[in-house]
Amino acid sequence: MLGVRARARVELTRAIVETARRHLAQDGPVNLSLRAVARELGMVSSAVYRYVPSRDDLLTLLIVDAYDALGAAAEKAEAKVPRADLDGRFVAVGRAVRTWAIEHPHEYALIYGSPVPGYAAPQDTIAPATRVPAILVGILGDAVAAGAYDPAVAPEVPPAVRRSLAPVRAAIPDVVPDDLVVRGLMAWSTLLGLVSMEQFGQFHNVLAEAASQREAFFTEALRRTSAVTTRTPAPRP
Amino acid sequence: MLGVRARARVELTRAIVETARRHLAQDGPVNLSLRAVARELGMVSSAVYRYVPSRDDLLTLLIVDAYDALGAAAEKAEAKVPRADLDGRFVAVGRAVRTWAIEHPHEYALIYGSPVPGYAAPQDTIAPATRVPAILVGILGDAVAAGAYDPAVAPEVPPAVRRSLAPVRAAIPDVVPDDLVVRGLMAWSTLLGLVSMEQFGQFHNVLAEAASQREAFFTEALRRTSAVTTRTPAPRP
DNA sequence: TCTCTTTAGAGAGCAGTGCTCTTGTCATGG
DNA sequence: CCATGACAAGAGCACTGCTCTCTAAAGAGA
Repeated sequence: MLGVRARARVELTRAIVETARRHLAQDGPVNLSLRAVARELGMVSSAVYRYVPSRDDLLTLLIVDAYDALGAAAEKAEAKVPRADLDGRFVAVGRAVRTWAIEHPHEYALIYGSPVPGYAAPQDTIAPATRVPAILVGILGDAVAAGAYDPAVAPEVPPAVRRSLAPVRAAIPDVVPDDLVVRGLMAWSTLLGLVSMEQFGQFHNVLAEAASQREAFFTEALRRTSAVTTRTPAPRP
Repeated sequence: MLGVRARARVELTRAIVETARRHLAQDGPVNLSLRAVARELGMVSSAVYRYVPSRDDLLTLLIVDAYDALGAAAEKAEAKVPRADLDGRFVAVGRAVRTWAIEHPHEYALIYGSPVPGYAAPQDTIAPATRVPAILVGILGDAVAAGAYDPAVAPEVPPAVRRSLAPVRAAIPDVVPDDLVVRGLMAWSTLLGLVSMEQFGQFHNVLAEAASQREAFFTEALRRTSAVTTRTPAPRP
């Protein structure tokens, strides 16, 4: 049984994070001020430290929230596509990521931009960070299961590259061969690269600014990426 | 003829930027303090404002410097590869970008990470920013010239996508078809995506941390990217 | 029910930031 | 030679993260 004090505590912590999220969305991670959050909540800055150890910890909470929100958006979009449509599922995930990034630019910058806190990503963030990649791993597995990707003709990956994949292999079913893991990582990099470049202004004077054209380009790029990822004809040099 | 005062002015401006660059390299863009720079130069903070309008303008100068340094590194690396070796040239550029990013993490974050100033990229930065992409455009052109990519069998790009390419088309020779432009943009996105993910810690618990293995994976990814970019057999869904 | 400990909040304060304004000093151009 | 302009310095404003001390209230044990 939680006493009045304990209930007030979780409630206030929630309110602090909630207010901080709004400030983050408006002013960006750099301008997130603990004092401003306290001010809006009608308390003095030192009182906030009873609930949040430091500004960086507050940012960490927001990072976790952002990863979760993005993961949820991607999962929801992917669930709407028939499981047999591998390309459709990948494109749906990619578009969901991009749409979420456009709607939450500062949150996106917080998780996929340059790390603003003391460089070390806390342990709490790695689990929610895997949510979107997990969807992609699912697609890879289904590509093998459905026969779109035939592991029998999968090219061998150079030993040094194989060794580099060791950590991620632990999270991917063995039926997915190393070659497909490499392709998946490349697809994920392309996806984040495209979104980040657009989000961080790297496409100015490169792509037309109109939303419809941006979307057309992005969708085309996603389709092509999916085509060279889940299909067997191997892109080997 | 420049008087004593004018000479001292350019000299001091250079010293300020130089000191700021060192601070940036050590502490990152967020922690770049105009006061600290002034302190190291033995002057008071208000004096610096005679030479630099604001902290953001100082950062802009550093952005231009960073783009130039990266561009120079990439150009140097690409120049060492025989021009007929298209894949080799692309891989060389990619590796140069990655190496430079590893050696100058904060500078890399400054130009390709989340924009830290008031979001608007000043006009001065767009020219130096095109240096590396210009190399890639050269490779695309040579792929057509050498016949590795045959424009005759190039697939048509959907009209909406074609329209989205309008701005960048102005900087790319007409012999490079739209399809190849899309491929080039995707390759550039993949390259920056890979480097940014590694740089911003997105590959923790994904790829092995050892430098040699990271490099093996990266080179493999670059080779594959080049293979699906400059060769004609089209990756069409 | 009455202490006694824990906890929440307030306020002051420290060290730091970007930036502005005033004040005195010197080099430069007429 | 002298007035004008650039320049450096200092004080000051408003802000930041964070720490400390102090008071008041809530929780737990006798």
